Amino acid sequence: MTQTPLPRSRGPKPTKVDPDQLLDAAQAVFAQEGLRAASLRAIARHAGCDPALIYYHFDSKEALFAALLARRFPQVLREMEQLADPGDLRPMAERLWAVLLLYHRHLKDDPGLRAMIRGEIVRGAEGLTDLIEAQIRPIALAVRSIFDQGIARGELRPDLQPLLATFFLVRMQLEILDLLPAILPRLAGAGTPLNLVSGMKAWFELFWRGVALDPSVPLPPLPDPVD
Amino acid sequence: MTQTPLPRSRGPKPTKVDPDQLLDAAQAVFAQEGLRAASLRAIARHAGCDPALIYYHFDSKEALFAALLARRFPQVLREMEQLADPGDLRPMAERLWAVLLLYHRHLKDDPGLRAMIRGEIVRGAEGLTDLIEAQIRPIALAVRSIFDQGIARGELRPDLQPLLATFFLVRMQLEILDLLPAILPRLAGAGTPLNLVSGMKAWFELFWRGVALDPSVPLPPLPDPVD
DNA sequence: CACATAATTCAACAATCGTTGAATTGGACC
DNA sequence: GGTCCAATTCAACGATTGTTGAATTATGTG
Repeated sequence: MTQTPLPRSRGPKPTKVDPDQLLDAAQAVFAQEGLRAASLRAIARHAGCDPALIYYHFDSKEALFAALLARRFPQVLREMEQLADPGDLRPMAERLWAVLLLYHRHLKDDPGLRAMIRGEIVRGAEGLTDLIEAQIRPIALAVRSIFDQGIARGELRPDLQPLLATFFLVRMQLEILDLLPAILPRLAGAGTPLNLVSGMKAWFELFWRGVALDPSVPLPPLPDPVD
Repeated sequence: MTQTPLPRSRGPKPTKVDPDQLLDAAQAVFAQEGLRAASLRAIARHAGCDPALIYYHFDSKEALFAALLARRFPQVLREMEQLADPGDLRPMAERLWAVLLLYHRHLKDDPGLRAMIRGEIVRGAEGLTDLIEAQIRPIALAVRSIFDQGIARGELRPDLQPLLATFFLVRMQLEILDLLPAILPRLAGAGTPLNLVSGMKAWFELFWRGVALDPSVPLPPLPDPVD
């Protein structure tokens, strides 16, 4: 019933399943089933407890999802704002590639989170949308400001629309995480060397040619995502 | 029970709700709710009949969805193969833009169809996946062959990976249809002129710079989608 | 030991879902 | 008018869902 469960200090019965473990289970089940299809019973089973316990720690299924967002996104925002620091004078290509690496690092193991965010945006409105927007909007604006800096520094095309560029860069990265490993092996032949990392690099090279003021300047080496 | 309902020739009781009307209703409800959330009762209500009638014309909810695919995709494939005709000697930019227009024309009013396809691919396996793959794969290969021709004719970068280029071009077009009108107004200020068509053009210009052998050649005028 | 209380379970509710078998309608043909 | 049969409805089944209130467990404190 209490949104933030009572502090466990001095409490009796030392909590067998704490809210964080419930969130882990929810994340795992949401990842496989999607928001709507994931049942609280499945989540509880995955956490090794009774479904009713979820209602002791969270108000509803929706609140459980909201808590899941709130656990992950603040750190993404913090790191993204660091990348968007105007004092960062590294070449634009390096910084934009870092954006993709950041998304990869935080979301690659979380298909459920990606699906829920996207799904709720598509469906639109419902209460969750506002919550998602509050988490996503500052992140998107941080990326946008990187493009603004790139235009001002003469590294990116001056006619670029920073918000659209943000949309393109980031959405495609999420599509790569979601679909590329699932769809490409079924379309390509057997021995094709198309994995996730090579897809990310191919995307970034294409994108960079599309936005750079002078695409003939060679890209810096793109470091692989660290597992 | 019969997948293709009996020929209505000489039949008694002149069919009040024929299968095509059911498909229309299904399409409308799927569009709003998504595959899993859309209920047969809602579809029946939308068609003005009893839920059980659906089972007279289709074997199951899954079969209803399959029929929905089968109604739309053959024509998309036919038109795409026409675009991919090696005898088509128009400039590559013109033909690739036509690919986007084709997607726009056939899928813009069908968010449910887009969501289902994408959702089933992400979730993977289940029977439906194979069916979707059978419909999508030939279309994707047709687009791919356009890229092959562009490379061979020296209009596109020779190091381009045609399958990845197909993935990027088409997936982003679908993302634009799905998300751009929903998300951009919430991120941008009020009076921003960011609509679907300008988003499509911005995407295509970026993409073209990314894939063209000589991006300095100006793009031909891009005709607006015809409503 | 007893008591208060946090953590957890149990059992059930009402709603909705996909699905099905039997019943009903109503026009076409004899 | 009677009969056949396609088209449609009715009523119900069993399963699953989110949710809740009461009961139970187990611990730290007096």
